This record gives sequence, structure tokens and C-alpha cells, in this order.
Amino acid sequence: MTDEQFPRPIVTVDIVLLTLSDERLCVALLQRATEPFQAVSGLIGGYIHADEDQDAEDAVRRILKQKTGLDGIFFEQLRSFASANRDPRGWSVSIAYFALVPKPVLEAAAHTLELRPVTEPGSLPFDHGEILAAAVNRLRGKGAYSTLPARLLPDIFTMSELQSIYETVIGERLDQSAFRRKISDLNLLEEVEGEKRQTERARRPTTLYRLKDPISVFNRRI
Amino acid sequence: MTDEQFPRPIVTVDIVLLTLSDERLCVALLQRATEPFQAVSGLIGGYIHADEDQDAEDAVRRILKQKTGLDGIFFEQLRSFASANRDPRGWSVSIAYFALVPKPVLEAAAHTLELRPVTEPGSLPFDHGEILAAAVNRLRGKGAYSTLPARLLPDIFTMSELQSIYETVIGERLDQSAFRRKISDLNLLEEVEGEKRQTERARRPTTLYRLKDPISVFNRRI
DNA sequence: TCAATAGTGTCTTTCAGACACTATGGT
DNA sequence: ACCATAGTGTCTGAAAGACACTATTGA
Repeated sequence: MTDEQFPRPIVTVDIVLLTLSDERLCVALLQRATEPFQAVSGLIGGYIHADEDQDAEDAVRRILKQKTGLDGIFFEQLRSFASANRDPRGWSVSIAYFALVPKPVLEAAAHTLELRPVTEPGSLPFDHGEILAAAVNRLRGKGAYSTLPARLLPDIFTMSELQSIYETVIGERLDQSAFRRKISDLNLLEEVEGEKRQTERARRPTTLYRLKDPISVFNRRI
Repeated sequence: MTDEQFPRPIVTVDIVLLTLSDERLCVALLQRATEPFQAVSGLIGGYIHADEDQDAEDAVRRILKQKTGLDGIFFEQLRSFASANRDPRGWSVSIAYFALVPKPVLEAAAHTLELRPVTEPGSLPFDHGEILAAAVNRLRGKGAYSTLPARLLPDIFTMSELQSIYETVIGERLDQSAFRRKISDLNLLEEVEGEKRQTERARRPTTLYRLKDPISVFNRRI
């Protein structure tokens, strides 16, 4: 830090907003209003506003609110992407975040978002394809060792729904018995009183659960 | 990304350079040449030079070379720290990296670095304390599931040295038998011909090993 | 009673931890 | 012969996977 005669790079925040639609992991995209890549769908992003944002997380919250209407959803920093050529406007830094939202919450709040399966995201502007891939990787990796995947469900859910979401995130089938045993050993959930059966075509009523802690990380793989 | 009338933040790169000294994990600090915090020891860092650096990793390599003389050592991105008040000069972004270097390599190349145990780093400028803590956390967390800790050893090492470094990084004693079994199951190492006993006071000669791959990540905990 | 999912019991295998044991070679 | 470290064998207990089993209730 010896010299400050260098041009400052552009700094933006980009958010990989993930949700579950039809048992598939999907990314929410927004059509760009301005150049470059005007009218192309890309990650939700924006400049940091030095006057209103105290830190990068503030910028994420503001941008999510402004551009999607969402508020109070889970997000965490992924990493930054910084290079001379990722943006045609010049040297730029994107501080990338990934966010998880239950589909119903997304539908209630969101403006006009486009959902695409993460496996076939189509062509994305800038290096958004790479950022998306990094987010999915992170979710898959951390998903097996944390309650992260539960952030894709509503606050209250059944054990089957939880298992199903883990299967989707991790990408493999899990044994029902072992799954319940592990979840129960880890003591992550609490029962919700007034059990009732959800929408499904099941006959037998299902116990409902909620997370004790917003987010838990553990050693053993689910 | 709608508007570009906002002042651009300062963007720097900061490197948490870790090594092992006396069985303790230490961070290498550099005395700052300029304000703010002139003459205070802090992380190795610098501005991105938009003209010479193609990306952030280029900046890391350049800064490491210029400020420490080190070349070709392991580093990876940690995360970014971005806020209005982390730097008295204004809104700033630090893309933080952590790097691992064997002590002999550090001593051979380094200019005037100061080594401090990560457990007692003293008072650091900016939010460098927080960045250091994040780096140590990452190393501890990832260390048990990868060959990362081996980057603190020379290319060729004994099984005992490897075990010892894992113990230091993870922060707990490991059973010798189980350790060797796991390492051998994972098939990470290859024997080096011409076994010889190293410096120690051991009587029996020791087999020497090197890593097959620069870095490996695995599922099971060491 | 049947369909359909909820939820449990138990066997087997795998693996980590503990710990005692053997091996080697300089002094 | 002895010491200090290198390196191995084996027992035990915990947990994972496989899979069959029972439970509940609307239709």
C-alpha cells in the first residue's frame, strides 16, 4: 500500500439467488436494464453505494430488496471475482454472494425474475456462468455438512421434505432410516405442535419440524 | 448495475502468509512504509495495478515477489472484506488471500518479515486481526480434510513430520497408527528413493515421502 | 381393506481410537 | 545392550448403509 495513483477498479456485488422448483435447483436471473449486455438475463447485482451501504452485506440487502422485493433471506459470501477482462468496461471486482430462498417466498415477493435450472443456465453475461458454478459447488459441498439446504424450505417442514431437499442438493439418494437417525442424533430440529398433514397424497399425518438454529454446521456427513 | 456516478472504493489485496516456527503456526508481517498506520506491522498487501495485473492472483504474485521475495508458493483466496470504515481513507475492499510457506523457503527468500504466533498476533492495523482469524479458521477447517498442511513442510518429509504438522494445524493429538493407516489408504504420497535419517535424534532411519499431487481434498477427516 | 406414505428395528460392514507390540540402528 | 524413534497388528465401539418391517389413516 505505497501508492494511490492507480485507477480504481469498478466494484460490484453479484448475488446467486437459488431456489427449488420442481425438485430442481434453479437460479433466479434478472433482465439487465442497461449496457453492457442490455436485455440479457444475468445474476442479480449492482454497484456498492458508498454513501448508503456501510458494508458489502448492506449492499446485498439493498440490492435484493430493490431488485427482487426480497427481505431477510439467507445469504453468505462466496468469493470475489476480479480481473481486467471480466467486464468490458474495464478492470472490475465482483464480490459474489449466494442466497437461498424457499420458492413460496420468492413467488410472494419477487418482481419479474427468471428461473433457470442450474444444470442448464443458458448463456450468461460477464463471468456469471463461472460465479453460478462456484455457488452450486459451495452449496453441494457445504450442504452435506450443514443445515444450509433447509433454507430452501419454508420454516416448517416434514422429515420427508427435508430428506428430499438434501437429496436434491447433494445429488444422491439417501436411506430413510439412516437419514432420520442422523438428523435425530444431531438434535437440530424441534417438533411443531399441532401436527397436520401437508398437501401430499399421504394418508397418515406427518410430524412437522422447524430448525432450532438458523444455521448449523456439523462434522459428520448427512 | 444501473448507474456509475458513484465513487469507486479503494481496492487492495491482503495476504495472510503463514508458516511454522517452533511447532507454532505464525503469521508473517511487514512494517508499513506509509500512512495510514505508518511503521506498524500488518499483513502483506498492496493496491491492484490495473495496468500490469490481469487478475487478482497476478496482484498477489506480484506483491509477494516485490515485498517478500517469495515466488511460486501456495495461496488461495479467503474472502473479501468490504466496508466504509475498515480503512480511514474511506470505503475500501480488501480481497484477502492466505498463503502457506515452509519456514526454510521463507528464510531463504524473505526480506525483513516479522513472525508472530497466530495465537498472539498483537495489535494489527485495519481489520487485519479479523482477516488473520478468518485465515487460521480456514486452515484449521480445511486442514483436516486436505493435504493443505503439507504446504507448510518442504517437498520431502517424513511421516512423523507430516503427522506433527497435522496435529499443529488441527490442534489435537493424533494416534500414530490410525494416522499412517489413513494416509496410506488415501494414497496421497509416494516414497522417495534413498531414504536417509533426518536431523532428529532418532536411531532408526526414516522413510521419506513427497506428495503425489500439489493439493488433494478428501471426505474423511484425518 | 387397500393404497400410500410415515416411521422403526436390526444386521452387517466400515472405520476411527486405543494401545500394545515389533523393528532398526547409533551410541 | 539400550534407547529413541519407526512402524505394525489387533481389539473394541461407534456409526453408516442396506433393507425389511410395522404404523396410520383417508378413500
